[in-house]
Amino acid sequence: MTTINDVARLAKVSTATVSRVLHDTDNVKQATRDRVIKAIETLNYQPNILARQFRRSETRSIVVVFPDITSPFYSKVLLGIEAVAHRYNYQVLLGNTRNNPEREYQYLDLLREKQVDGMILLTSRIDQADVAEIASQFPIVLAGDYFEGLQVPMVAIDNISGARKITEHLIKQGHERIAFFQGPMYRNFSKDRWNGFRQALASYDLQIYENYILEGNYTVDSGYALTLRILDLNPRPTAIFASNDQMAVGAIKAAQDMGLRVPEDLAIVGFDDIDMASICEPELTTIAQPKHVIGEQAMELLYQQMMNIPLSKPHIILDGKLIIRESCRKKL
Amino acid sequence: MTTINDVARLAKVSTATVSRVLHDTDNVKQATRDRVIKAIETLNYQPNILARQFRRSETRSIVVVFPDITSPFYSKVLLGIEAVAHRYNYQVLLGNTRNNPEREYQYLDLLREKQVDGMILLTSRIDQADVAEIASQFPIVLAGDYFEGLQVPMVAIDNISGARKITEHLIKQGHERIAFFQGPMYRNFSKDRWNGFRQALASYDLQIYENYILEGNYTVDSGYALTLRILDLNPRPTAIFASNDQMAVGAIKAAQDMGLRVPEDLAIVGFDDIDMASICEPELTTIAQPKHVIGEQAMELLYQQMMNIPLSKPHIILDGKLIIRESCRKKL
DNA sequence: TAATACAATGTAATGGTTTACATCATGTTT
DNA sequence: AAACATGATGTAAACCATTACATTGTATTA
Repeated sequence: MTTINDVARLAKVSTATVSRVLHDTDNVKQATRDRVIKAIETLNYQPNILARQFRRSETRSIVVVFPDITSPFYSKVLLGIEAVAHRYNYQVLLGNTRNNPEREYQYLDLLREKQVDGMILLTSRIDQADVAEIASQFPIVLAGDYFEGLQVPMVAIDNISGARKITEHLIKQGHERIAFFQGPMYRNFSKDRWNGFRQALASYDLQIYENYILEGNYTVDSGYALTLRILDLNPRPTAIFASNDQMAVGAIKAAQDMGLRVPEDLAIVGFDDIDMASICEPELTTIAQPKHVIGEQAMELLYQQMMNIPLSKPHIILDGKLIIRESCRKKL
Repeated sequence: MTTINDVARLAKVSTATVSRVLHDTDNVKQATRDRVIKAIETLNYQPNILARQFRRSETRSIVVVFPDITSPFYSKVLLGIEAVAHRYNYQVLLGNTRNNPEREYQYLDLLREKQVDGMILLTSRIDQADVAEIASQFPIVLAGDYFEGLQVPMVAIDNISGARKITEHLIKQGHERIAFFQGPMYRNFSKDRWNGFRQALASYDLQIYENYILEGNYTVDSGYALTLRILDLNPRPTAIFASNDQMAVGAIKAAQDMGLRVPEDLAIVGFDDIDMASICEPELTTIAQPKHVIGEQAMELLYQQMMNIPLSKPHIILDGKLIIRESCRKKL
């Protein structure tokens, strides 16, 4: 392996000067610079990145922690993160947890061990105090989800108002008996969507039917299963608000399998606006999250922290947009 | 920062002994070991991973290169890779190329610079000679796709026979005028699927209609667009074989938008068996790729290379399974 | 021309771990 | 009891780039 010493020797300069040429810092006389560059090329020198990382104690890589890479929501956010990371010359480490909190702790260790310079959490199941503690020492950003009452920088949409908006849309279509498929409550945004739903009903003086409220796990299958259960009830709801699109898609499928027409017999709405929402039949009315932008902004926030730039706006709340499609038409 | 020196001093041993305790190599007397462990705990010592990586010149991380993380196919393979990598204690670096060959070259550099110990290519657009050259120096595995005539270790299904199988299925249903949506030919598996299709037609003495052969780019949108074009032809094909499920889903949507029933008026089949294939309406007949297994095996092959274990079987060909669903029923 | 500023380059310490080799201690064999 | 084997531990070099500080060279100013 050729080292910076070999280059220095060949170019008849010190290693310091080679390093200066390499990094374009300080002044180096043009003639010297040329000689060094020539030597680098002659020897086909590649700086040893590991030595550099060690010396500088920075890795120029970050880790993104999320429960499931195959999720259409998380993978889109990841894409946004990756775009900005690449622009800033950072590598992105995959932090797939398979929804296992223990795995999350392992990724926190990467930060402690300085194996990564920063971390983006797309959601968290671990103790918030632990996160807060590590966030006080290392660059961390929360994206898509948030922590209640913590200072950790974050970017997300306003889930409460999104859920309120889409519920109001259902109500305005004439629906009064609305089922709600909630997600696991260890996700904070699950609570928000639930609260938005309740607020909307309350503001229209509508009743919440306890047996219309079911908990799923954000998968298509769970949406399917919950729908079968809800259709057994008497009276049936006339609409379903599923807390995410995957459950909504499962709901559509279940309804159709039971011989119901969507939206005529049962209106269904979702949340997130994943690709499938505009592909399924009927297309899904939903709240669009700006997934790519969430990722981009999260990475920007992280970058600022890593560069020690004070955050002008540590909490970014984006807008969730109501997308009206065909899965919920006016009820006559 | 506490270092191994601090621990050694406190435990009244040499750094070598601390290192030995840390790695469980060599013999260390129990009493000494206990003292060292105590010191580590007292000082809350964390080894400096960057120093270790530098010294050992290994990073225990690999990079996975693929065009698009949001693709339901690639993300599933990635999941398989990640599972095994985690078991072997490797970190996985994201190598999203956005289908840009230049980005691919950048990831090759990671290997040269020893920033990663190995690389899995889920597909490649760059010069095969370049890959072969680097594969002769560094651990590389190709997964899902392959290189013609190269020795690079790989794992994939037999795309030719998969395509043949599903085409024969269409033929047995009575279809003779079959359209084929091919993918970009810079993917080797695209060629294979095309060849499998042709072989099946040939073995049944069926004609290939040039104007039924169109090239898409594996997206839903392209499947949609191609279908609109194909339905303008006279005579129309009675079936479409789309080279992947996403295009097939787009085809279904286009056909339905044009007022056609699938499969009665137009049969449609795909390839890959992504989740959406069993969710869309009608559900899609397709060739199932064992995506997770492909990823697992690829990582196993890579691991063996990184450990310098000679590969017993450098080329793994798995089976693609015909999954018969509703998108292609018997033509009367 | 002497004094001063700054440009250009060099010297050498530094970062923390691993490991080849050396040394010492203890136990076993004849 | 001497000779030898092996277990336990220590010493110090090596890995390679970066950078604070020192030194030399060159240009500018009064």
